[in-house]
Amino acid sequence: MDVPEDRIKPAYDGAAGSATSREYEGEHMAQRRVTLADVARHAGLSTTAASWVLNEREDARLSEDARRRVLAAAQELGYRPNAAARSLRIRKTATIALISDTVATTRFAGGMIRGALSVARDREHVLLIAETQGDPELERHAIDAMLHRQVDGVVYAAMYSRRLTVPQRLLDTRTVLLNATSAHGLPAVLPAEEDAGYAVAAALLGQGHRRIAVLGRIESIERSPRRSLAAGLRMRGIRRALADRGLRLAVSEHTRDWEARDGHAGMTSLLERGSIPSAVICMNDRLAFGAYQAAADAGKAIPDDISIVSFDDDPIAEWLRPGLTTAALPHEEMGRLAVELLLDETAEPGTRWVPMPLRERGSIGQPAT
Amino acid sequence: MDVPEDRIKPAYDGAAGSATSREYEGEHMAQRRVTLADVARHAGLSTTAASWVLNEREDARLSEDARRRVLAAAQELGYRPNAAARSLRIRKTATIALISDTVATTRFAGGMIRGALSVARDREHVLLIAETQGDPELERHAIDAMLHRQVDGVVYAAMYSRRLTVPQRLLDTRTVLLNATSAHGLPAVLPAEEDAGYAVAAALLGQGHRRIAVLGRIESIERSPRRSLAAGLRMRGIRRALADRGLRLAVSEHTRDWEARDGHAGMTSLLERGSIPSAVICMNDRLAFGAYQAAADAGKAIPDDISIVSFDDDPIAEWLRPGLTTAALPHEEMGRLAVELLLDETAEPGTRWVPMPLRERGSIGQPAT
DNA sequence: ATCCTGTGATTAATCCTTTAAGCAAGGTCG
DNA sequence: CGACCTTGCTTAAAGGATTAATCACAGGAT
Repeated sequence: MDVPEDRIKPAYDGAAGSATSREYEGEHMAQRRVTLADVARHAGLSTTAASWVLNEREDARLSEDARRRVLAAAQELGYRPNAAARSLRIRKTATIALISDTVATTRFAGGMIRGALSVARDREHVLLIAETQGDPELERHAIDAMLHRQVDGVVYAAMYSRRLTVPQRLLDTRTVLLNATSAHGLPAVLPAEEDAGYAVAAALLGQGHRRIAVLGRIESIERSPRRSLAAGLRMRGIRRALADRGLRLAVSEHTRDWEARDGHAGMTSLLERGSIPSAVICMNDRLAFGAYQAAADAGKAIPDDISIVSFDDDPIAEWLRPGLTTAALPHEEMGRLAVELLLDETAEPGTRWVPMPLRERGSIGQPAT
Repeated sequence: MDVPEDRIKPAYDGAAGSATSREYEGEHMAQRRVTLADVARHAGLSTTAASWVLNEREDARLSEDARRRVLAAAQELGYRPNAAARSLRIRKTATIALISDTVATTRFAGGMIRGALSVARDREHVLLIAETQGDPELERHAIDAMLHRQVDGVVYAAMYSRRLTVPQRLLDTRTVLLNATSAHGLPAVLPAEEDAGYAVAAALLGQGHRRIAVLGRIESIERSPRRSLAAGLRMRGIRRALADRGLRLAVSEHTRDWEARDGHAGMTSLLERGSIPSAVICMNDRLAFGAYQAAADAGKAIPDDISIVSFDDDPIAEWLRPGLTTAALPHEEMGRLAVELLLDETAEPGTRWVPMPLRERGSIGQPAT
């Protein structure tokens, strides 16, 4: 391992690798890592004493002087505990696993990871990640790898919220579901989709809209919770908001899929109908994006001719002109909460619904008369 | 830190949690994990023998019968090695750290992680991740946490490619830079931005374009490699392609930042000039997105009135109409390569440039006459 | 009968921490 | 004065794997 000659010892760095102050012990060996025993020897105490000091055990009775000597020695030698030895002994690793189906294909994954990471960091834990890509074989492999390493807990995450079956082996470990539910009675974290549906519709109603359309893959909605929990819940919230005012959906425009092109097709067909709704609720931002395009093609102005609202808060929502008003998936908060639940031994089973804030931008206006 | 010949993946790894067949040993204690000693006892052999069998050591001379007994015992008891104990002894953890500045804010991060994950998995390693958010304090913390855990290596990643200073402590560990370079002579992985610049310009030239504009934060380009390496390199490639045909850039439109709104402003100003270029190279997809909007506002059709090319291959590139032709950042491949380099003991320092494939969609046409 | 060699195993040391148990000296209490 | 507690430490035993060193035995050569 070659080291450049311009090595400068950073001030904050206790000593790591700086052999300057280290005593040579006989042979001139390749830098052995500093162990607790080294620290103890340096401080003129037993390893037990050193361990007590460094772990700040209050029940241990040690002189203030001894305490200082140990601390000084550790500092000087640049001691860092060997995590493997420690875990072996105490049977904890301060490591948690985040196993998800997909991390890369959705742009939201990052938010969950970041939230999880931040809590993990605050609680002195680290995060191991693995991806199953929905493949049972890979999943088995990932779970194996994690359990071998005796992680203290597992966050089992789905990138699209849905109901899933938790592998048996995870049930023996502390597990929290992220963006998913199951029948196993585990703590779970989900976005408050139904409330968001209600809020989105309410925002429209509040502006005076009465002819409201929904654009999405309706066929699957309220049917297959294993594919997407979100769609059904959003829909239910929307219906409830309308019902509270004695209204019903004016139109449900069914799309084949959830992509921009589907939104384009759907919106085009909506605009070709006899009476155009004054507002359209798109079931996600990609559809909304396509809807924007279709509106432009048809010479309709947003929000003057037609209002649009949506769900997710994809980065493009901000780029669109006008900005897209949308209920944000609170991914970061969800990731955070999942790890908190995992680390909280007393957390009870059951689902936590994380609010989806409505990001108000310019796509909702008053209905054209 | 030399370690004997690389261990080979144990083949016994099947058993899973089939505790069903586990024998109770005396007390009815809370299920103790099965250890190697248990397996050995079950097979009527020493732990040494069991270890040899399970690790498939060829130099060990064991009878075929003993081998089978160990394997059977491991299988039956559902043995899985204790990673902590193993790491403690062999001084390897089969764990690699991915430390990045940001994982969540860019939608590309996922690709890198996924690539890293996939080769880590193939090589029987797991991935620890940490995020510094550019904060030196958090960075120190993250590096500490990783080194405590004696990771076998660190992938130090930047989410926007640039030149950075590697913390001293990392230089004592095996480190590979991902999407970054440094002056430390470490192996590094970067996208082949200059080639991409060349390819993008060449694609335009090939269609007959001669009046070509560039849209981007030109001020920073070729100046501050710490902010963005990409911009300067892309620019150089573009210039070279033009020079090869004896041409120069028709216009350089400077934007204030890299966002969609900047692209919109820049494109608008471009279109207001006296002689409009026949093609515009946007320095990234967000700018291109804004440029699309501006073109639409100005009543210019893409690609009939004006062609647009770009860099990155953001998901929106596909959603736009027409699809945006753009040079893709090969994030997944980069992540993959970084881990490969990390795990390849013999990998030499120096930068690996990963090709950026040009995704041809519909935004390049022939120049209007 | 003795020495040597190859085979098929075992014993014991080691990796580094944590922690239960014990010990020596000095002070307190009855 | 002896029993007993505190204080401030130390010793030694885990914890579960890998591995250097050793051993018992059978068979062949001398």
